[in-house]
Amino acid sequence: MTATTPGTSPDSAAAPVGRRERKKAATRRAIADAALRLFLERGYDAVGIREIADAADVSTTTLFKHFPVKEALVFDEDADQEQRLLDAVRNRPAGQSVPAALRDHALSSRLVAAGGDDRFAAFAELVATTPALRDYGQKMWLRHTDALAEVIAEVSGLPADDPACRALAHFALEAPRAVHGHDNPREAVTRAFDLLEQGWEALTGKNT
Amino acid sequence: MTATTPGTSPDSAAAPVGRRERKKAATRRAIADAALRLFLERGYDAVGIREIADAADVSTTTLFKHFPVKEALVFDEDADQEQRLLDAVRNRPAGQSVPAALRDHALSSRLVAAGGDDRFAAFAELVATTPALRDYGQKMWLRHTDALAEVIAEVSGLPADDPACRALAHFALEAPRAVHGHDNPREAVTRAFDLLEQGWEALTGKNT
DNA sequence: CTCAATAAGTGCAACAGCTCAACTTTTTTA
DNA sequence: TAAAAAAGTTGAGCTGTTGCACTTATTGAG
Repeated sequence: MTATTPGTSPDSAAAPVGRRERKKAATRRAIADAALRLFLERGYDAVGIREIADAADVSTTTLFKHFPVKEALVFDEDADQEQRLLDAVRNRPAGQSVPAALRDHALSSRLVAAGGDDRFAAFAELVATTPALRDYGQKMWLRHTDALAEVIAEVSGLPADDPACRALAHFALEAPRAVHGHDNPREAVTRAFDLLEQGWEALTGKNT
Repeated sequence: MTATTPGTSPDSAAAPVGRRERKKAATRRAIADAALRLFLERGYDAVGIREIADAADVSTTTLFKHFPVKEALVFDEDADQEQRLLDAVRNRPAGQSVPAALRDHALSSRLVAAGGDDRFAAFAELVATTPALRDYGQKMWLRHTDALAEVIAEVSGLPADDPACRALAHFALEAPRAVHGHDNPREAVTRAFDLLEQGWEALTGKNT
């Protein structure tokens, strides 16, 4: 879940550094673009590393210097997805609970699809239909557990090492996966978050 | 988490079937035993498939006919761990909530360790210190999500396709992992389940 | 401006996990 | 007793991934 736009990525707030780093970034993008194109054309498992390297005109060694594993070619990491996640909790509307903020964030960022960006839809389907990619995506997503748990402790006033914070963080990040397979994913996710919200309210005494 | 005793497995309620299946089981155990011995001696990553096959005096092809992937050599599946899980929910003490039953089950079956079976301790450490094994174990454990969700729906009277059932099942199975790393795991797990219990109580209206 | 230090990239060989295609042996079924 | 099915074997081979030794290109310091 959550990766940069397929193809040419939006060069966000990239420091306009030396010529060296620019070349490096160019190579990186050449590889990622070639990979994504091939994956979309013929499927993830049907495309080999050597083939991608050839298409990008680099050696496999170089490829692995940019991407540690094959799956990473698809999840061309978005540097500030974690920041957005934490912001969603910190800057939530007044009176909204933490779980509710996390629910809204999940609903708006994932499987929103509606927008109709064609390339993005194809990308989402690729991930959804390839087990290796789903697993890897979820693993990457869970990397934010610690940071999220910390912010939750912050805004809720609980001690930073209260296991309840980590639990809520983990469960919230797992929520989409937990209800996977339901028709109407939005409703399912909402219901999963209801469980967390009610529990959290009881644990923290109804405040925030 | 949760696998048979290391080494010779307890041949539970094995149907005393034909000579063929006995030989098959013997081969299987020879492989699993050789693998576990080598893993404990030198570490999971330091032992290759070919080496295990040699030690058990079979070909690698044969090995993979018994165990689909390398990790499965360690998790020599316990057939009725799912049954015990479901029973813990179905036959819980009168007046106990579903999440509480799941908590008790988690606390008693996992990391109980205290008993002091030496071989089991070494086995547990092997799993705990090898990321590939931890991940695989969790994945296997999550396989019970569907069955558990069904039982939860049953005993709580909710519609079988209510996403809340799947959510509770998934979260409960993830709970140990969610609070991983805390000193005093029992307390941490308990707190994670508190969150679920309070939420569940609110969703189901305090009954069961 | 030159020169060494550093980082990016190359080519190739090799390993580890895993699969495939044929073929043999044993057991079961008919 | 013949034939079908299951288990095993061999051996080659594919794919992801790493290590090693080596070539450039960029850069920063003197």
